[in-house]
Amino acid sequence: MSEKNYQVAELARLSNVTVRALHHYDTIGLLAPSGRTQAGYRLYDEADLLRLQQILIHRELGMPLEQIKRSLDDPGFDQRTALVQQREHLRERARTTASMIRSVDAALAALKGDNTMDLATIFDGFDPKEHEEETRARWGESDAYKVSARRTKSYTAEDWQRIKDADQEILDALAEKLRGGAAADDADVLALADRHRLHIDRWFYPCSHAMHAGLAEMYVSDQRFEASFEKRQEGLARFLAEAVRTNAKNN
Amino acid sequence: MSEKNYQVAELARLSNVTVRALHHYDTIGLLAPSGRTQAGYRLYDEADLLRLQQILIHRELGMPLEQIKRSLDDPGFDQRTALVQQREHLRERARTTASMIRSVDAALAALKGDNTMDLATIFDGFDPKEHEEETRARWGESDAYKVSARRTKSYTAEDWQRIKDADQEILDALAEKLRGGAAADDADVLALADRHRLHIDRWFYPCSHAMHAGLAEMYVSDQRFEASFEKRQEGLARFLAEAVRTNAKNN
DNA sequence: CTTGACCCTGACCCGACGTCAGGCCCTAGT
DNA sequence: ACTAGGGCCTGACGTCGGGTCAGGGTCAAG
Repeated sequence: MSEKNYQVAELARLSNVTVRALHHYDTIGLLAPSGRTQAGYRLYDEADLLRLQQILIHRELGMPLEQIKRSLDDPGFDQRTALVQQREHLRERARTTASMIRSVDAALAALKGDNTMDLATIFDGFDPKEHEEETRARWGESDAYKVSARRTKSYTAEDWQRIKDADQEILDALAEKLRGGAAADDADVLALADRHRLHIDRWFYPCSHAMHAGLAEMYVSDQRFEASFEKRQEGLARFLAEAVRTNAKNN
Repeated sequence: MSEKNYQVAELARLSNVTVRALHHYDTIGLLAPSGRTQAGYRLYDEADLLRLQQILIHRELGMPLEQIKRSLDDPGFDQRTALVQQREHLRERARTTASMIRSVDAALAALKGDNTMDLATIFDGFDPKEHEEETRARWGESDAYKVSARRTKSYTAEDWQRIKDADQEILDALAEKLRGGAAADDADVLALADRHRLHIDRWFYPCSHAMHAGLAEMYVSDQRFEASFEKRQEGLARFLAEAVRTNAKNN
């Protein structure tokens, strides 16, 4: 444990973040230095370094700081899955960069005279929603992020806690059922699935049965979601998805 | 000439930019629609589409809108070189993305137990200044951008015009000398070189002889600069650079 | 002649910092 | 012991790139 401590300016140099930014991250509670000197100087240790790296990766990909904070502070947050996830986003970025290069090449070709190019295609590299399905899951748990930003931003920390607790409760009950050998179309299970839907509907955004079914799809197809469910109970993702589908059909 | 016209929302859909953003670009003079209906509805034509693409490429790379505007509005602006330049920036981005992926991989490795990793290296992917030399020339003409942002941002449009005119005048005089067969160490030429330095010093940032020499290096080594000089007069970039070097040595 | 989908211009609001201003801390040199 | 120079602190206000109403025209379809 070489508990090296860093002052702001040092960390700033290491990470290529300004001192002001570090101050900012401190005041919004995103990265609080693990210590202070008597004089009040901020002291960062190596755990802080790692957290900052996480922050920077997320930030680089355009995630709002609030959101980054929630991700990192989530007790259910798993650094490894997060990193794997981020690597995926970076690969996505590599793809869009490549696609933008092609788009620029196309523009160059157009200039060179073969003006046979379809003007509508010149924006091809720029659509962040190009891979609709992928993007829907982009921010993991916060699919709510855009859809319900307005509603959620007024939530306090305690609100979030309560919401998360309620969610846990539902999932725990489902896991219980699963362990007990219940079928996904068992009445109780279906009821739980609908409670899940209503929970989302209440706290995040209007959630129809159809939308719920869509979400369920994502739970099994998106690695991050799946991992988060599986950690709780093996097979839970598929179980919930199945129950949700059935519930949706019955309504 | 299929002069198709687009309304805001149409263009917004095509380009994946919000209507509000287009309004914004209009009000700051970055992208003014080429026409309006009697009712005042904005009408964009295909030239506007192309300009918007340029804007988006630059924006994607983080260039401030003011700067984008100046680039695109510069009469000396050459779309082709700009595109080539941007392609280079995109490639750079591809490289840093790749480097970030490696950085994430390193973090993953660190988590896996082989904690032999040097913590200072975890920020490796994140340094935008990694390739110092490359970056110095990054924004082309606006090497002044960062160094003198404070000073230049108070300039009005007319200021810019006068500054640019003065610059043109100096370069024209140099081109004249070059055509007349003057040597780069001709007294008149050296005087012009020094006027060039003083011009920068006055309007942009403190420019010592040494720094001027550094700039001159860039004029011949950076394609964008070189092209801009060469367009005015063949051999001008090298001529100016030579004169600047000599002038610097004599001081 | 109304309804719904579009468009306009203010005007205010926001996130993520940059940029002072005023003041404390802490070595090093005199 | 004192002062100079660097680093640090906390407000407080400014900026950039838009988002988000509010209040009000426009225009084709029915």
